[in-house]
Amino acid sequence: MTRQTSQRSAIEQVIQDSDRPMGIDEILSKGKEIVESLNQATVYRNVKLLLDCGTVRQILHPTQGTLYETAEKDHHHHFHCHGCNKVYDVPGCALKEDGIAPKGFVVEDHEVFLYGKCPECSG
Amino acid sequence: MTRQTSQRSAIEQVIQDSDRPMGIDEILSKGKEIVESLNQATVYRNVKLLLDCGTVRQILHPTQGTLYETAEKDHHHHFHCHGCNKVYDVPGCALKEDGIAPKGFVVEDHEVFLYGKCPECSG
DNA sequence: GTCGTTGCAAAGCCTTTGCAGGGAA
DNA sequence: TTCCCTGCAAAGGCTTTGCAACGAC
Repeated sequence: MTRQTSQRSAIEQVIQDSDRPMGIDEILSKGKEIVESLNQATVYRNVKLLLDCGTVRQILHPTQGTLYETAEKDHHHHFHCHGCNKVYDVPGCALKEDGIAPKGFVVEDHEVFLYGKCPECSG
Repeated sequence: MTRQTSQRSAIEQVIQDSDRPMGIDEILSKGKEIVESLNQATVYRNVKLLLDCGTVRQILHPTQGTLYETAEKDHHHHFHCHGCNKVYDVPGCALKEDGIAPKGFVVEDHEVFLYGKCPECSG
């Protein structure tokens, strides 16, 4: 059985409230504003639990490492800016679902990463 | 100036000859078949050089870590099988390029990951 | 009172780096 | 000969894990 601790609630809240993917450090520092004693290992452990139960999704960023975001948002893509290195959420889906993969492959899910310059960096 | 060593050639050859992304360990062990003394640090150093000059592309796999493949192939997507955890190359591109990103964002490149079951694992 | 959770520190990966010897040009 | 490259080992990050104390139920 899982128990509802103040640390666990804080971590869940921080992830739910964010509008973009966050790294462990960011979750930790935001979480500490709620529960001061919050520990990094606790963040890792709880994020892993949330991943396993499908509440949270993992994004592997080429330079920022592993980021996490709630899985409860609508399907969307991610945009990595080469200039400022930030990750933005991009609403909607631009993938043609039909005949994507060769015969025999069953596509259950997909992820799209866009790379380029964000409005601030392209000017 | 860069010098052409037997180690460097071996690493380049191993990456060029593969039909799917490989991890450092795999590049190392295949490379050792060509140059027995090949060292892991040398693989890391040369792969990084190849990344910087754009010859090689990096793929971040959720469970296998960082994989590398030649950038000289035609544009294609990757398919991660949940069953056997292998990565397959998927030819072609199923992304609609127009109006993918919000106004102001300049899309320079993109990557598509498909997840599901490969023919062997979906049976 | 149980037993899942936490904080802390140590241990484990993967990757990078310092250094001295070796080899390409 | 020059100085880039390699092998080795140590050091760095990020993540996981062991353990005793803590706290939800």
